[in-house]
Amino acid sequence: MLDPISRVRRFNRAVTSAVGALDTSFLGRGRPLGAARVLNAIGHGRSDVADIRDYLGLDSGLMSRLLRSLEDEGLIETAAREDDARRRMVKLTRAGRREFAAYEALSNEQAEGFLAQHSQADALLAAMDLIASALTRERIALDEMDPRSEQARYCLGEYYAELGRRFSQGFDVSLSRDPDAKDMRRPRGSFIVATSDTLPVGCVGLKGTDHGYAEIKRLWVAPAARGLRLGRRLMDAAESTARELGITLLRLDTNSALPEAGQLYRSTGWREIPRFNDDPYPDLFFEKRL
Amino acid sequence: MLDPISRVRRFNRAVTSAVGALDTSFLGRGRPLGAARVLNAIGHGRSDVADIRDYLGLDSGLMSRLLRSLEDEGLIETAAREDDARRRMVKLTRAGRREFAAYEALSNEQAEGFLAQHSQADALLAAMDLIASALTRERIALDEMDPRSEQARYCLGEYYAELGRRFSQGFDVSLSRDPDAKDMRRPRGSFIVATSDTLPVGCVGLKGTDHGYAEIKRLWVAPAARGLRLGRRLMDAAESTARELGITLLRLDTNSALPEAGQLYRSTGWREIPRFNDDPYPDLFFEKRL
DNA sequence: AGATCTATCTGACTACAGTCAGATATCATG
DNA sequence: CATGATATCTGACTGTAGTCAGATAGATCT
Repeated sequence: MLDPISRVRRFNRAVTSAVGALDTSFLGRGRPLGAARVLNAIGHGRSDVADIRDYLGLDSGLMSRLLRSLEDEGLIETAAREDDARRRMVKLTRAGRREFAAYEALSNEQAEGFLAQHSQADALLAAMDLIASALTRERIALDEMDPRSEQARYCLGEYYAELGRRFSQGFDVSLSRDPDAKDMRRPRGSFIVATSDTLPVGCVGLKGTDHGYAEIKRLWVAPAARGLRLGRRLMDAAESTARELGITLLRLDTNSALPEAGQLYRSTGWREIPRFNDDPYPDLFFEKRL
Repeated sequence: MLDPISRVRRFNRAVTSAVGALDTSFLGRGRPLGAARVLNAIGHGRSDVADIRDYLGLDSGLMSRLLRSLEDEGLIETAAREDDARRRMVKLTRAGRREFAAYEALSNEQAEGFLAQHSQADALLAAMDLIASALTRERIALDEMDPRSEQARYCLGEYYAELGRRFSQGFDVSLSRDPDAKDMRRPRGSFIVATSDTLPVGCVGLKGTDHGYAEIKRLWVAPAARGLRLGRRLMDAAESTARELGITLLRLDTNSALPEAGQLYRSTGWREIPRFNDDPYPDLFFEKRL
């Protein structure tokens, strides 16, 4: 009853019955689950029929029939795509948006009810984030983004907060060399965010300089996504972007209070070099030739 | 994307697709899911037809057909119960045990595979325990047990380990007044274990003395089950057992390094009293008249 | 003993999910 | 412009889950 496998299986049992309850609640609106799922996929912004079919794993015949039934209910409208008349685009009608909103309300209510039952919601949410990230690990997407975008700023905020917790003397962004956003945008550099189903779970910056090298900055992995080798994926992505941009030498600084970072660098071909800047926080410096 | 409700919903999405995959894996053995579930329920020790029906939430007609199909396959045998010939008992045949073992192997493999993907399995398992406990909170059962039973000893071990972590000077059981097992057995006292679907998640001891009062000892709630008000439930159970045993005065000792315990006692009618023993660890003493 | 209750079983039925083959319209290519 | 590829749709079909109304046999109560 206490070995790891039993614990995973206990979790599976608990979650199976909870998910069943969640599914059946969607049946309260007099529509088969399949149709409800399609409606929700459309409401969440999917408009390409093939994309929805793929996302929900449906047969084309079944998909067609589900669309027809939603159309008959007056909830969706379909139209051939302009660039390819074989493909169809779907969108919600006014009634469809109302119906979608009702499903959203139902989901929100359920989530809220679950949280309300629990007096330590923070711990529960952290656990849920962790598990959701683990389950969707192969679906964590890395995307280049503007370092000023909402997702990027969220990641940076979490990163600074974590440094504040981990450095014994705290962390004050204004004392560190906060890189200029344009140094982390093409063509000088790049900023990459890892997203797991809407939640940003990591980032890394590639910052161009005028000294013959570029710097890796702001490597962060959310606590919920640790153990998934996401740091390595982010570094790989940053390095290949650097190669694309014709960069041949990379440098970075870090702090010995972040041992997992140092270990990552050492195990991926970086070698330690002497201090190359006067930032007060770092005490370890690395370099990698591409 | 970052508010609590979205996080719960993200978890739901992640888990829904994972559970789907888990279910379909059970279809690999050429048997509908319903029949597989019944077979597994029997394999896990359920033998009363009505009990299985209730557990799986099945209609009596459907249940009967599923049993028939398993019987036709030669996997189970049914017999009327001796004390009530309307009720039926089910058990696995030799072939049924083989088939059940195959399902078990499948489940174990899947759980193992999931863990193996993850490099920080401890954190993942802790998160799974937490969520499983939260989802099954209304199914946490409190049972009186012998303090020498496997479950009780597991709880006590965890309890001592936690004291070791929380007390700055550590914790050595041999220095504390380890209560005699027979003082926590009826009629002198009692020992209650909380179990959430096979996993012990809390305990409390009621220890009889010869000084006109009984003591509450070893109140412990597993980290995974905190926030579910289980401490309160355990204390309530211990107090009502005390009343049954004719005990009119309860005492307990605790330590200010466990603030949540002190808070629980204060909010449930206990009042602080002067030290009443010479145990080196406690520094807070309470009493409650029933 | 008769009336009533209970657990299981059987037959008849429905809804839903899903599969497959082929029809149709459109696109891409030589 | 013929050919093959592609996206969707339609019709015909299957298997599973699930419901409901009795039927049956055994328990329980008066």
